[in-house]
Amino acid sequence: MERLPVCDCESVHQDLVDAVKPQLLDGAEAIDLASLYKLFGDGTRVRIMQALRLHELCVCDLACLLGMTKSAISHQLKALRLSNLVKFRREGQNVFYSLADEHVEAILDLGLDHLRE
Amino acid sequence: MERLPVCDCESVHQDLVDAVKPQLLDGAEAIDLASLYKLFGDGTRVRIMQALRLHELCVCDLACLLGMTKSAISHQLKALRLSNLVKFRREGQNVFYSLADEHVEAILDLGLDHLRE
DNA sequence: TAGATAATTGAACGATTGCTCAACTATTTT
DNA sequence: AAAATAGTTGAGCAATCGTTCAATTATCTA
Repeated sequence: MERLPVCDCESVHQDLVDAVKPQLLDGAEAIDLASLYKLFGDGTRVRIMQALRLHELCVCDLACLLGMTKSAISHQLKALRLSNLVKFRREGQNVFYSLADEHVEAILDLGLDHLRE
Repeated sequence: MERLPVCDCESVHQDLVDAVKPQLLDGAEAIDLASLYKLFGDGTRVRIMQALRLHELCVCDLACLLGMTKSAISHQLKALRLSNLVKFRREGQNVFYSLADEHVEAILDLGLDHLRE
C-alpha cells in the first residue's frame, strides 16, 4: 500500500503550506466537525431543533407541527439522538424530546445571525 | 391543488403545538439555515475553511495541503464562494482565497467547542 | 388478555452529493 | 503568437441521504 503524492501542483507557496500544515485540523477532527454540522444541514432537522428549543415535544407533536409522518420525524430524531443533540424521556406512550444542551441553541443562533447579517 | 392534512397523529398536545407554531422558522428560513450549515457538513470544506482561517491560500496550495486535485478543491471553493463564505482575489495566474468574514470562524469555533465539550 | 395508539425500525426508492476526468478559459513567459 | 501553468467547468458515476411503507415494539386501557 503505497502513498503516492496526489498534489498536481507545480508552483506551490511552500513556505505558507509548511506554516499552515501543522495547525490544520487532522482528518478525524475534520470529519467529526463535519458530522456535527451535517446534522444542521437539513431543513427538517433544523425545524425540529428550533421547535424543541421552544418547548419539549413528543414525536406526535413534531409530526403535526411540521406536517410530516411520525416515521420521518422519528428517523431524524434518531440521528439527532445518536449525536447527543437532543435528549428524551418516556412518559406513558409518549416520548418527549428536548435539546441536549445550550450548544445546540448557540449554533442555531449563530447561523441565523449570519443569514440576517 | 389541495392541501391535505399530513399529520397522522390522534393525540397531539394541541396547546403546545399552537403555542410553538407561530415561533417556528418558516420553511424558507429553515432551508436557508440548513443550506448554510450544509457547507460546514463536509470534511473537505471544513479543512479548507480551517486552512484559510490561518492564511490566505491559492487553489494550488490548498490542493497540496489536503492532498487532493485542484479540480476537487475548486469545485468546493465554488460552493463556498456562492454562499459568500470565502472571498478571492486574482494575482497573476494564482487565485487567492480567504474567509469572507468573522462569522465563518465563529461557526468553526463553536463546533469545535462542542466536540471538545 | 386483547385492542388501540405512540414510537421505532429496516428495506427500498429517488434525489443529492463529492469526486474524477477531460475540456476549457485566463494569465504569464518566451 | 505559441507554449506552459493556474484555475474553472460540466458530465458521469458511486456513495450518501431523506422519505415512504410495512412490520414491529412499547405502553395504556377496557
